[in-house]
Amino acid sequence: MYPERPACHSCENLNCLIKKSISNETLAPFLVEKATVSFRKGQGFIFEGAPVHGLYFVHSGKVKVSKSGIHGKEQIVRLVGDGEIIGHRGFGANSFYQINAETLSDTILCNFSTNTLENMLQTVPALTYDFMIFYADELNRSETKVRKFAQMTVREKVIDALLYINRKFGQENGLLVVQLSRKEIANFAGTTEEQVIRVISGLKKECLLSSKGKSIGIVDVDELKKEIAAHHYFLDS
Amino acid sequence: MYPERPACHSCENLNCLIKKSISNETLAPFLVEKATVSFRKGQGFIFEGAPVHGLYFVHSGKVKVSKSGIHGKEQIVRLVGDGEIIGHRGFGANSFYQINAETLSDTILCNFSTNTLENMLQTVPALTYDFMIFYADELNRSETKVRKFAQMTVREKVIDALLYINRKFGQENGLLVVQLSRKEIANFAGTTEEQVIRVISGLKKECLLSSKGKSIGIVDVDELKKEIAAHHYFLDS
DNA sequence: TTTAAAACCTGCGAAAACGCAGTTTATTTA
DNA sequence: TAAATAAACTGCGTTTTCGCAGGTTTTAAA
Repeated sequence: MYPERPACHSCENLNCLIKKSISNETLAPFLVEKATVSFRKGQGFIFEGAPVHGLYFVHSGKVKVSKSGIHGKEQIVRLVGDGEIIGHRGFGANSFYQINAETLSDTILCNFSTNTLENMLQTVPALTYDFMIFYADELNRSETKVRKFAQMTVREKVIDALLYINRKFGQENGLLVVQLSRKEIANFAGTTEEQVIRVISGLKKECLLSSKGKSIGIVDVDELKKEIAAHHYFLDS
Repeated sequence: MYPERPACHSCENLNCLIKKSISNETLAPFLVEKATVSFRKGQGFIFEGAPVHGLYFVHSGKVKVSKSGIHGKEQIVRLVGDGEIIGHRGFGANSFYQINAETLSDTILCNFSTNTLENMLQTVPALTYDFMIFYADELNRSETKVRKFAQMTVREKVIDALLYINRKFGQENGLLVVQLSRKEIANFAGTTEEQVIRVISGLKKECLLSSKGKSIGIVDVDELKKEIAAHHYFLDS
């Protein structure tokens, strides 16, 4: 049973940028402006092109963020877990979201309106600094991903995607916690469903992956990493 | 003849984040800490994996920013012109650059050390806010680029690259101002030199491009844009 | 102006990736 | 439990992209 509006001071998401600045008392007045919403698995709550209504933090749950491309084909941009941010540019001059967001599990979200957020950022410089660092890091990751897309083979991209899912949400009982469909993995890795299926089948035969039903398990993370080691210079992403 | 250290208050780069905050007097003490360096065309000055020595602004000139990938193949990440920033994360906890930077023309750079920069950001919240917006925008662009790489054909990626170069530095006498080699265009578009050559040859036959020597001219920008229009939803990048 | 080097171009076979169509397996619903 | 639906899988022909090899043109240097 979750409270209607989880209070920040009792929140366990230590990586949350708000939580990090919680000791700063100038932040307090804004926290009461926070809205909390909860969604069941599979619900969309941010839509590309829709007017912004602020920025979301994941209180608890899992979310996929995507951009819609040609022929409606989605490109999954990243996966988001507890404490993380969704909806860059839910502030500033931008009026419309540039991404879609959809829950991968039952999820509780904290929402700050554009207005509240801007007031917070203008009042609490330390928070703004943390946001800046966050975006700068994300930018690094994204640029690394651009390079990967340009230079990796399909097999490598699929392995990279699986390792990312594992880094993000981990495994339980030897199986990845989130069940992305082969199609979704393809939309993240930048290839097609069939190719993902072929690569995964191959990896299972090589005993690098296991599976139970549609769920996938990574048997040997290090061994998989070796395959794409040449592409990792200074950063996991 | 450029002065040894171009003064910010007389600088014409109105898009420069420092310049934007110049009226803020708390900024003044830091400006004298600025270092100025100039490089001839073709010189590298930031190297992936090297220790950070702050952040650069382009006072005047043109720079390409890249990441080195597998087999030393470079992935050009973006082109940078007057007033723009080079070297994200020349602040914060990061100790090593994650990119390479090389001049495409004779270039004068303004440099703030990590230390100075952090002091500036901590002292001038408005500046930090501008930085944050800048990174958030760049992140949007980069994520759009990820999608393009995943979904565009080679022809489309080359066209997109040419339009980008045009947006960034424009044309003179009907020819693009910066002369990137076919190889460099390939390293930006995410394909090979030969493919770029084939696409450009084709576009010349279709009278969408012109050329004089190795220089390329875009005859009809709108016509080229039409070819990739399906991929542009809400943003040029 | 001649020479050398670099950049550009082209043809062609090879490899990789794609995508349809049909099958099997898993999951959900009645 | 059975039926229906969705997801996963596989084979195979097609398309796209790649990359070598050998040429030409352009640019830079002697």
